[in-house]
Amino acid sequence: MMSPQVTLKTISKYTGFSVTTVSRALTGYNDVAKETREIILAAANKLGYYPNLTARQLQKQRNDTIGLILPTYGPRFNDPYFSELIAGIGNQLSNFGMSLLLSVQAPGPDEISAYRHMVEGKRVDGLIVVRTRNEDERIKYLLTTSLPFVVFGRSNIGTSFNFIDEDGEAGVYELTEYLISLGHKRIGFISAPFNLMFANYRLEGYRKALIDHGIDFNLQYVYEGDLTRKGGELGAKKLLSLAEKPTAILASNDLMALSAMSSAQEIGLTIGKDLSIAGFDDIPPSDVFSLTTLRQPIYHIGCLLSSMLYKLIQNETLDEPQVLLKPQLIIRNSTGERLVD
Amino acid sequence: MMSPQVTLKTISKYTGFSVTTVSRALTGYNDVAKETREIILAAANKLGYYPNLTARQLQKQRNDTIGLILPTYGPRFNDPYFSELIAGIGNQLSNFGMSLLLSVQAPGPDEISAYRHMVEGKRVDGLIVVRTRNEDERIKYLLTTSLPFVVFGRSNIGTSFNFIDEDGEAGVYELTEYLISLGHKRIGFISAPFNLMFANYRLEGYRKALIDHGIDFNLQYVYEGDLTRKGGELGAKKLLSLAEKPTAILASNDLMALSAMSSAQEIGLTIGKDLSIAGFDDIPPSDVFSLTTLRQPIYHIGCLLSSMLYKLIQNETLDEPQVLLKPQLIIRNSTGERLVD
DNA sequence: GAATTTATCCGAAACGTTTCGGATAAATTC
DNA sequence: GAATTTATCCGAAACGTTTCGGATAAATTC
Repeated sequence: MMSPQVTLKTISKYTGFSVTTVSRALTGYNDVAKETREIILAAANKLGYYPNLTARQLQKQRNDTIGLILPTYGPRFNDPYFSELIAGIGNQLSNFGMSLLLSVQAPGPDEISAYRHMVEGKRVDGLIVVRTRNEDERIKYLLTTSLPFVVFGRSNIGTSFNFIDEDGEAGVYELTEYLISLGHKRIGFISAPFNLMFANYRLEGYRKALIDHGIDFNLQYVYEGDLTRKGGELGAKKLLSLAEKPTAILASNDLMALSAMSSAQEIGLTIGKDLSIAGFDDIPPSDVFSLTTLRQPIYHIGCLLSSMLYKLIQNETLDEPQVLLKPQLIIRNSTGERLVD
Repeated sequence: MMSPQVTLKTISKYTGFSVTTVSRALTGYNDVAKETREIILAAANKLGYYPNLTARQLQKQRNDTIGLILPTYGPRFNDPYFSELIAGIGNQLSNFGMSLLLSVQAPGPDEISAYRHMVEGKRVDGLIVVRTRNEDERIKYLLTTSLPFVVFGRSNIGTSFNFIDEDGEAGVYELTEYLISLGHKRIGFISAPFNLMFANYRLEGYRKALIDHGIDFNLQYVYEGDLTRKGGELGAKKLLSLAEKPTAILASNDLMALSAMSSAQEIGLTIGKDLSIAGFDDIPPSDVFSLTTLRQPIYHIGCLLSSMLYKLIQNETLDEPQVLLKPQLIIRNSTGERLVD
């Protein structure tokens, strides 16, 4: 089936030089005569030689590969940005001549096995962890190994590690403050599931902004959504059925915000007038529907993650081992001055 | 840095049995005494042995890995479904104990190099090609190798190959016919870039449905969009500025449809009444905005691609080497009977 | 009880690289 | 012209597995 493999040995036999010399000629050592090198290069070219990467990896004890395990459930999971994150990671990686080994494994008992497989099977030189959770066991595990890794997101595990995260708290604080400046006092919040770290930071930004401006933080105005359309819809319905209805609603991601927007419209509210709505992510359709939101530079974060990890693998020290990026507030028409009540 | 590697040799020294016996005990050969096996297993356990996958790969000439190269440009590329596709591919793959090596490489001169790297560097047992183009050179290249591969999408290269594709033509045909049945006669079409294969199939479904129902196919009503918000907006503007305005607009993807929807609303049109709009993909926000569309089972397609490729790698023959899946028409409120004109 | 079978084990080679530590012959030095 | 340096090359070992083809001793057969 496979065309017969052309190896160093093939070239060695073909040219009469030893495998050592062929190897050294091909990898550019300077103890090979110019003429010899040319002969060998010509032969390699003619025979169609391409180094066997697996053999090289075994010998060099280096894979030039990093791992990423997507913590994802079945179809229709809510990660509008995994593609973009992967694009950032992958593009940057190829600048370093490295590749990405990707697995998909839903959180659960098999998840750590997937990590062990990559780490202890020595398949990767480093790992990227995404979507951090409370007491994140993946990070705890990796800390017990000596493998370099970087994390997208923070976790409350008591030990420090290298990470990049968006500053969800600062972002939502700014957004909430902006809504308050528009006159809003009753602001609803549709949160992400509380076991996800980012959910807490975003909620905290909201809470702090309220308090700092003398507004009570009232759990009645907080709904724990599931990041999907359904969550936004249920959240909006619940919040809008309160006796004292909110005049603005923040959602922890754009999909829920868009869905809340649509629900509110259905009961006759005009968005940006009767009710202000804002989200988080800036997914492409948000632009279309003029949703005020916070933009995370996901692609850029992917690039940064790769660069950090690459430095760690090269045994360089990071000058910034923990990076917090402030999301950018994008003001559009879904938010406006409080008019009602 | 790295904790000292525990290899078969370590266990061999520790237990006094040869490396051969240790290997055979660990991989379950039946020519090892039960007692011996137990001693070896206990030692492996105690020492924390995990087989070095790279070494195994080299020896077995098998990587248990397949490759996928994402043909993607910088940030904000328009592939709402790459995450979902990858989730499908990856989940299915892990059922087979295989992993996914992923690269990101924009179409262009370096793209084939990325393929050569995986193929000729013997890093993968098979490949998946996505987002097919006219005269797709990636497929042409892979056909010159003996490596198994499957393609998501078709291409006009004159040689047959294994693929799965959604039947865009049949889907759009059905959708167009549906619009015609609602009384629409002037139907605009916002297409994807013509160099992408799927663009042509979708356009063709539209064209055929018109012709079959005695409606002229008029290029004036076709706009070549870029799959982004901008494309939908420009398409809608152009089509709605025609002397004889369309009463319905089809877009080649949901993002352009949603954007067209928003543009039309801005100039005072009521969607589903004054103007019907439909898309293709069924991305999550489409549900929110009640967009009529065609749903592709992307996750399922990912699973199928993995299964097909796995069979090929096992040297089994495919009973269905070329699969065409009909997308499902999802009728929502963005389409309705022709009222105007 | 000799011949055969069976259970258990292992040495050596192989997968395709890289690299250490020379070896050899030519060139240079004094 | 002997001693030293330099240019060029290579054998062997190693990375950590798997597997071929036995070897040995015990068990079984007749």
